[in-house]
Amino acid sequence: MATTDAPDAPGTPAAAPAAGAAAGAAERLPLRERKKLRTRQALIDTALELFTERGFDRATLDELCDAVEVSKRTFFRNFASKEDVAMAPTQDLWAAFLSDLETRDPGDETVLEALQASVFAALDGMTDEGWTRRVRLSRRLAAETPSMDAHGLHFCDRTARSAAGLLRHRLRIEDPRDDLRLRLALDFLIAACHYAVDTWVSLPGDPGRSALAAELGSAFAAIPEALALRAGPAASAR
Amino acid sequence: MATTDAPDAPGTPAAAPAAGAAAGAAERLPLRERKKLRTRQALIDTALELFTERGFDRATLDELCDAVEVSKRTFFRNFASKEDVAMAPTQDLWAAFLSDLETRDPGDETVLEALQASVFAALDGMTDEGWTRRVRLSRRLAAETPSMDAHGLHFCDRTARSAAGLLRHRLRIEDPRDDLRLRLALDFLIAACHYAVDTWVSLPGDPGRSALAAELGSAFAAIPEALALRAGPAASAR
DNA sequence: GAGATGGTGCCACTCAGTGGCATTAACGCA
DNA sequence: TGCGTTAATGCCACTGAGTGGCACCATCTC
Repeated sequence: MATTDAPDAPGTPAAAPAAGAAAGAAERLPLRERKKLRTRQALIDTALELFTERGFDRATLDELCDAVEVSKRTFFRNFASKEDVAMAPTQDLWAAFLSDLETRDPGDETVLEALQASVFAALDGMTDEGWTRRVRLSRRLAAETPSMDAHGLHFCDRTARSAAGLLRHRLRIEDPRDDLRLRLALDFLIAACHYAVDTWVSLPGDPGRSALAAELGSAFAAIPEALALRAGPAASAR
Repeated sequence: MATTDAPDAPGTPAAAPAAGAAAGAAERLPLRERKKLRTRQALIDTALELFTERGFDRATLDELCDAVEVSKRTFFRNFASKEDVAMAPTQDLWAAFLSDLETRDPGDETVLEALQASVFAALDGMTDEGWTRRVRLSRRLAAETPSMDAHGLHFCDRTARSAAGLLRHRLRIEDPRDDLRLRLALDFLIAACHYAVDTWVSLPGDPGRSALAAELGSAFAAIPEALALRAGPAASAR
């Protein structure tokens, strides 16, 4: 699964080796693979730059391919769509989330708590140099580009489905009502992540992963509070 | 706002007069408007039929326009995209939801409860003859067509944002933490609706609105339960 | 070295979506 | 009833995303 990557799945190539300089492991790959990863990373970086500068829809794939000196055909061997290339940084995080979830022991926590722990673990794994910068660019683009937003939402939904399928087996969930609860929990998690990232993206300066972790913490804490929110005169009363 | 519809907003024409034969009110419109509504409805019906029969991506807009005897240019004056036409039935429901939300008095309920009441009210308003059939076709298509699913998710997200903006003013929410809770509550609601509709769509036979209301009831009830879901040996324990 | 493998470039093609302009049908008013 | 206004439509040409096919060339294997 590491040497032979799926020939027809550009969405996320094999076990998405995060961004460019995961120096340790990546350098050991055969030359062919390294080259491929290099063009992939060049496409991501150049795309983020180009789209940010000129706007997602004003920039064409031909320009991007010209800049990276790659044919359009090659672009589509690496990414499923124009939106996909700009989404890559976020997708790395969710891939890590899923792989953490596979091995996590739920102990006697709530499922929701276990999910939150997996998100933090995934975030801890995003050690790549420019990752935060890339995610911030990517999310900013998504915020102003409907089609990117739509594709991002869809990706999150697919991820949630994968996670639900995974947990359904690991936790031996058979009662369909528990399955519904599980899927809702997943959706709650993703909603909270969404707002945490949104807030983090609009923070001034260049906040790092720890700032994102803090935002995630507040958002997770707000989940039970959201159920109790009232419309009374003192809105913040619980 | 009823006579002069926005010239450049094909997404949802004015106050989306639901589907075809809302006989009472629609017949009173000037001829021009009626014709426009008729072609709009013909496009929706034919699109659902065509897409269901041949698959969303195997069917082209040219075929659809040929069948309805309308130019492609006219199609895009009525709908924003190929996905949009197939989403129209669902959008009617959410438009009704928003308009109910505008006038609802939150009393001393929880915000989440008020939102659920608005969903039921909106559903009650979907009195149009073939509405359930159209929604079922539409959702089935979305389930098997990534781009439709993505657009649907995006539409729900935009609706949730509108609703949040609306309630933020009506409930005088100023504390950003309450705003976060509000937005989470909206997302919880939408997640629950999503699963309710999914279940309802895969019900055998031709279940009506009351069956959908029942599914919504169970899904809403599962929201607090989802927070407490545990991974213990007896998974259904709370 | 030679032969298999797989990534790449190039080319032609389909189809979604847009802009512009002439045409036609409905409306309002005399 | 006739006429000017308004707005929806049809037609046409065009951009740009995404695909299929095939030849080419670099890398890996022996």
